Amino acid sequence: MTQLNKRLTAGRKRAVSPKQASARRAPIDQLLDPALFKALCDPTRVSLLACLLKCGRACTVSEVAECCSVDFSVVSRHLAMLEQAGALESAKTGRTVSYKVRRADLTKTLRTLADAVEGCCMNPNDEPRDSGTCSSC
Amino acid sequence: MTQLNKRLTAGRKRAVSPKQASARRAPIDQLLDPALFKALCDPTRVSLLACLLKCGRACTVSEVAECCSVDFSVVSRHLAMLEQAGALESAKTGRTVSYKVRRADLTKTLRTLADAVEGCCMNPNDEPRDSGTCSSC
DNA sequence: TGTTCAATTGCGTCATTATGCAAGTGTAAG
DNA sequence: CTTACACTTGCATAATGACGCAATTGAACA
Repeated sequence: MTQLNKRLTAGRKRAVSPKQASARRAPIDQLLDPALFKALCDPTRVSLLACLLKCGRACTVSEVAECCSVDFSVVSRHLAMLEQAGALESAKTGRTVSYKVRRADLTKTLRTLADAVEGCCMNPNDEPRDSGTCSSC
Repeated sequence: MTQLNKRLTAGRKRAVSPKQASARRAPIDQLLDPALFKALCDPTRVSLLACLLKCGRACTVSEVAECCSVDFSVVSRHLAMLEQAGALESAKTGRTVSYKVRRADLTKTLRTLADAVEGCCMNPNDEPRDSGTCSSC
């Protein structure tokens, strides 16, 4: 360790335990909410999302159902679940329902999460932080 | 639609079907791999990841196990799964194993995915793209 | 060599979830 | 009003996954 680093870390409590760290509330706790990941962890749902992304427009349930081999009702449920998770939005016209990707929101969510992961309790010298003075969290 | 937009979209095949779109290979197909999401969709695993993030250093399995109420063996399995998914890395010294977050890689993965979601088959006028000329995919 | 400790792995159980079929809901058209 | 269509929902089944306990591995130490 360099003299500079020694000076920077002087006076800190060292080696905060994971137990202490997890008791601390941080933005990452909200952003790592499993709800979106739960929606994206199923291969069928992911393929439906990719289909809608690549199609680049709003599509009806019937159209999307042609993209994969599962039952129509399963597609309907998956799309509803993706909407619930905030990845899609729907619009009903007559008896048809169209889904499209909430592109901007999804992008923002991912970027915000990336920022939080990058910055959470980050220490340029890779040293443990105090339990109370973590400025980035 | 403005005259300019009419000119820009002239000669395009319109309204590509989701079936056609999903047949097209795009970067988003690789980036939306469910493996990472599968690792992040469980509340216990997410809390372990958040714990390691907030702790800001490498932690042993025993230390992390103190953060949550599940069995030690469960924590061991969860950490191994997070490592397999690319979110953590481990280092063995003697009989203890330390895990820490692969912060840079995780951040990059999320940002790359965000970029792909944002740009995939994006059309400023929200019109469908050709099936063969999607420059951003 | 035998003991202790950290961690992993095997296995049974319980809960969750994905799926398909069938029935139901709501809207448009004849 | 009746029919046809797009979609949703109820329900049973099968697959997946989380969990705890116990046994095992592997390393340090007396």
